[in-house]
Parts: sequence; C-alpha cells; structure tokens
Amino acid sequence: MGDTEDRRVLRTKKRIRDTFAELIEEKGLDRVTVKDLTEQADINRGTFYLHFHDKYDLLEQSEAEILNGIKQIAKELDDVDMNNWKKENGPHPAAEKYFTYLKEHALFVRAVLGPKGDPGFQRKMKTLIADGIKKKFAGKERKSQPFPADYLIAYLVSAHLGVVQHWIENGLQESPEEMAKIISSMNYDGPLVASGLKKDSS
Amino acid sequence: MGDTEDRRVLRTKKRIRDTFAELIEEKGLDRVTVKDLTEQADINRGTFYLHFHDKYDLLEQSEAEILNGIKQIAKELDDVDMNNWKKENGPHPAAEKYFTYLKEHALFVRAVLGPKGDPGFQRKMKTLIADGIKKKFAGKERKSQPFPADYLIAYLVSAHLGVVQHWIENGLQESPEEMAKIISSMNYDGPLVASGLKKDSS
DNA sequence: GAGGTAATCAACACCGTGTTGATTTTCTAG
DNA sequence: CTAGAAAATCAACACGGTGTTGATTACCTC
Repeated sequence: MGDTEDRRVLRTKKRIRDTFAELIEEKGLDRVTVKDLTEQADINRGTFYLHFHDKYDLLEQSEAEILNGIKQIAKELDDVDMNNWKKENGPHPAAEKYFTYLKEHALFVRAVLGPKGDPGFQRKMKTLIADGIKKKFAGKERKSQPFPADYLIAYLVSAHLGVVQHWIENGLQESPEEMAKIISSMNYDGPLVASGLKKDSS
Repeated sequence: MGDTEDRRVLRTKKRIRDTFAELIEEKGLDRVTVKDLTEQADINRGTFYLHFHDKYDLLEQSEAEILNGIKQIAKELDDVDMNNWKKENGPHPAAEKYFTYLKEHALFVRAVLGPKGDPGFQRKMKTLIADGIKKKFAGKERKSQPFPADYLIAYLVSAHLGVVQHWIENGLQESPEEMAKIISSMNYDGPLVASGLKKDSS
C-alpha cells in the first residue's frame, strides 16, 4: 500500500530519468523531445504521459527530488551546528554528507547544472545555499557597511556553486572533505590568501 | 556599401532582438517560438527566416554581439594595465567602462543571464572573465598550493558573475565605479573582511 | 523616378505533442 | 499458483509550430 510500490513504474521512471539526464547533457534540455527520450529509453511514448504531464513536469519532479535531499541534509547540519560544534574541529559536520550526496546524484546534477542544463535549477540551488549562509551570519554584526549585504550573499553563494560545478564537471576528483575545506578556507581567509597567492593581511 | 545598411533590415532585426529579450524573460528561452516572436514583434514569420536560420541562430548572434563588446573592453583594459597604471589610483581603468557596457545592454543580458535564460551564455561569460583573471595572475607565484588553481579561478569567476547578476536583476542600483570596488575588495581582502563581518586577519 | 531588395502573404509537407481506446504484458495479493 | 488489477504497448487522431517556396507588394538607395 506504499505510494508507488509496483516494480514496473519504478523501473520505467528510473529509465526515463536516467535517459533524461543523458540526453540533457548530449543535446541540451530544450532540444530534448519526449519522442527522443522514450525511444532512447526504449519505452512507449504513451507510457511517458502515464507518469508525467510533459517534459517540464519531469524536470520539476527530478529537480525537486534532489533539492529535497539537500534540504534534508541542511536540516541535520543546523541541528548539529547549534549544539555540539564550536568551530575548528573538523572541516564541517554534515558538509561532507552534502558533497557525498551530490556525488551520488552526479549524473543528473551535472546535466542540469551544465551549460546545456536548466538555469532555473541553479537559481534554486542558490536559494538553498543562501539560506544556509544567512543562518550562519544570523546574530553577527557588521562593523562597517561598505555595500548592501545582498552582495556579500550573492558573492558567497555564487562562488560556492561555481566551485561545486567545477568539481562535478571535472570528474569529482577531491574528496568531500577536501571540498568542504577548499570552500570554507576561501570564504574565511579570502580566495587569494587561501590559495597561497597573497600573504595573510599584507 | 556597408554590410547591412538598409534601414529596413536594421529596423526588423532590432525589433526581433528586442522582442526576443522580452519573451525570454516572460516565458523562458525554450518556450519562445518563432511564431510568438514574430507575432509580438509584428513581423511576418517568413521575414524572420530571411535573417536567421532558427531560434538558436538568433540566440547565438545576439550573444556573440554582447561578448564581442566585452572582449573589446577587456582588450583596452589590458593595454592600459600594462603601461600607466600601478594599483590604488582609482578602482580600475576600464572596469567602469565594462559595467557601463553591461548597463547599456541590460535588457538582453538580464534575460539570458536570468533563471529562464541560457546557461550556455553564463558559461561563455565565465570563460571571458576567467581569461581576464588569469592575465592578472600571470607571473605571480603561489607560496603554498592547498588545492588546484582551477578552484581559485572557478571561485573568483563565479563570484564575479554572481555579483553582476545580482546587480542587473536588482535594477542596476550602484554605479559602475561602486560595482568595481565591491567586487575587487571582496576578492582582495576576502568577502568577510570586505563586508565588515570580520576584522582584518583576526 | 527606376531598379533592386526587403517585407508580406498564402500554401505546403513535416514533425513532435498530448490524448484516446483497445489490447497485451506484468505484477501483487490472496 | 492463480485471478484480478494495474501498467505498458500500439495505432490513430487533431493540433500547433517549423522551415521553405513562389508570387506580390512596399520601401529604400542611388
């Protein structure tokens, strides 16, 4: 009596989603047709419409699944952060989990985050990342305000996502822990210092 | 004897391009049809095909025009940089010109850089920005190498583009000079210090 | 004002879409 | 293992956007 327990729908949905990611990377999201998709997946075209209203419905559902996964991890991170974690122990508590999750879903993430993907997904990811960053800064005060706070957020969020994109597009070298360190060090010390290009506060 | 001197083609091409930007923002790039476009622009559909092969051809041409404009400015920047400019005079030599140029073409740039735009254009912009940054770092040596240099580039480039996106999407408050200062200070001192959230090297 | 070229208009075959009804295959529950 | 249910297949449909064509009209350059 589970939501979708039938093996058949599980199989076909998975086939559709996997093929979808492949095709997005191959010919670009907007050049992917339902006909393409179902032929490649070796599925009757009518079957597609049994599960999705159209291509964009499929996209939405696939994206939502990933984003919910990330939200879940972010929630765990919050809980741990507030209680028993006080900086400079390891790199981050659930941050490693976050990168591991991305790694697991690299096929789809890579496709929609790539140059032929969906810019709307980038936007959604940024919103998620921004939420996390804002929580970190909640309470902290700015000594001086040379520019609107939005720009700090935009800067950090974009930099974060850009580094993740680079990581995914280059075959996921670097372990999840390394990734967490790379990003947080650049954020904290500044990119030039963290990368060894500039001495600390020169 | 100029390339396309006829007023008629200039007018129609402009109409097409302007309407294109509007429609991208309104319904998203991939939901824009040639039929939509020509109806909205009050142009015969056949006329469209007199100038462009298809929607993607129009997109390519429009993007290339913008990118070439930026390349032009980047070239000027190089020339000035190498000769009579030695840091901490003003914010940047041709940087202001760069932001002014973006402002002039804000309609199209905003559309293709937005959540319903073309992720391929983002990629192209990043490549351009990366070139500029790499030139700045040419010759400089890294004291330590905690991670591959690609990540520094990815970080800076993405942060840069993200801030530009935020600027454009929020109605171009902040003058071009301010923008140049905001970005370079975050890059140089690190985002936290530059925004007043962290003391210099604490 | 004459010649040339761009824009319009109507019509065309083509292809992907989304939906339908009938049929076959496959799974789950008992 | 079987019976009933549900999913997948298949064929067919009208619809809408595509890209192209040939003929006609409007407009610009020289």
